[in-house]
Amino acid sequence: MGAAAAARCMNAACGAPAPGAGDWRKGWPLRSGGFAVLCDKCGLAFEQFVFCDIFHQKESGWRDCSFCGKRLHCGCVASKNSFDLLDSGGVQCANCMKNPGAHPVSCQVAPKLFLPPQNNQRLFGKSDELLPGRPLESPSLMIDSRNDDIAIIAKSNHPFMVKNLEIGQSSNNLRQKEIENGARQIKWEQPTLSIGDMGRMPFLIRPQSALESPRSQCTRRDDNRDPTADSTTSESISEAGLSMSLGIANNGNKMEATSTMERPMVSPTTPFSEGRELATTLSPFQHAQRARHFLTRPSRVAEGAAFDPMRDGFPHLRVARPPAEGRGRNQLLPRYWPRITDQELQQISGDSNSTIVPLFEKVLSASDAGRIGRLVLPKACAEAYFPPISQPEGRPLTIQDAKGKEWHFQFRFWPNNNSRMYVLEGVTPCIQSLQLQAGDTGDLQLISYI
DNA sequence: CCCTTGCATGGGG
DNA sequence: TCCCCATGCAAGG
Repeated sequence: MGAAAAARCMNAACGAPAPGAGDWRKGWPLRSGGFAVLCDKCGLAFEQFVFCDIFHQKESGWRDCSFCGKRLHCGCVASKNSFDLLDSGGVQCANCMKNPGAHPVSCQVAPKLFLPPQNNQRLFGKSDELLPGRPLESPSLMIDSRNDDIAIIAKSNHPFMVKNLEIGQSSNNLRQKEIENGARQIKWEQPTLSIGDMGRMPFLIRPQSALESPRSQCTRRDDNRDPTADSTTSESISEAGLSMSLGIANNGNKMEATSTMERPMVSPTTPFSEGRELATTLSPFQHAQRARHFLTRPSRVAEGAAFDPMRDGFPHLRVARPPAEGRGRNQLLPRYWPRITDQELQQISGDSNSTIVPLFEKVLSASDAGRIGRLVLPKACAEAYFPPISQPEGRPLTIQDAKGKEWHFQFRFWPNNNSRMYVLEGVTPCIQSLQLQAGDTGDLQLISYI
């Protein structure tokens, strides 16, 4: 959309009616081409590099220019071109960019890379404090799988939840490292579900029976019943460990699911020790894709995908992520794309060596959060990330919190018009415990650990 | 009656 | 037009 087509000043903090013809001012470049149209006041502020000083004072992402010390906002589209990221770390304001003779201010940037671990923890804690719009105001329940386990872990705004990240190494870097080590196979194990206490509401999940085997055609439309595949077959191991979580984000109540890929991962050429190789359902290419999605972020054109928060260096922004590759062929609708922020991922990953890969989110419907205790799972998500089930009865999951309290879910489906409708039954205790309500901005996410 | 369970329906993407 | 899925609803306990 060209700038002149805007109905209102595109400064979200202003929103004044569209300037008259010839009165608008050119703002930041739009991804779609053209430029943002701003009212005279906002446009002038933008031109004079004081836009963020006026409108984003309370936003996160403020840093100091490494050369002149000027305070720079580095967390919005308006400021995107007003600074530069330095190879050595830190940022450089526009003025200093024009003045190559400027010398960096000492003690501004690099030291952060060499903080001792405890300071690094504080750094992450600090980053939360600097992000008033992002804190997790309520705990969330996550199912997390690591070391053959599936666990639900709680996340909250615990300020020092992110621990043990290598110094100067972001979770992105961890992902990069893992992916550089080669694609990994993801498999369903007989998981021990556990929940780590990372906040006020810790949870764990533990399936009670052997996982059912994956089927190469798990999305077959006439597949409501498949007597050839049941939990007693030898195919019991070969799916992605996954987890799911219930929780509340800053933008409302939230239900999330995560899966984690253990580290180190199995070599893609290593056959599974038992059962059919996962390649029948999830090719090594898909595994690679699964991981690669996290790094390269294929171009997004869907809703809310303004830019890549990681690529652009704004890990705190809540932007829909293309989900990791599931085993099904169903394309996940953008509405289910996870919007968890990288910082939240860091919080969730906690002190583990795992990297969490968000898979999907779901807004809770009235019936999801109602008293019936059934939560409808998006079919594509269920078939891509949940353990395959061949019988409508599905399989049970036991959820347990860090204090030993267990919750029981039943993952099952209903035959529906030659298709399936996947549900989680028995979610009421979790819903109530997390105070989730109908109409909340609830999300359901699956997150994989790499 | 109330609750649970399983399926049907239909709006909407 | 297809089909997903939010919700309705009837049967059974």
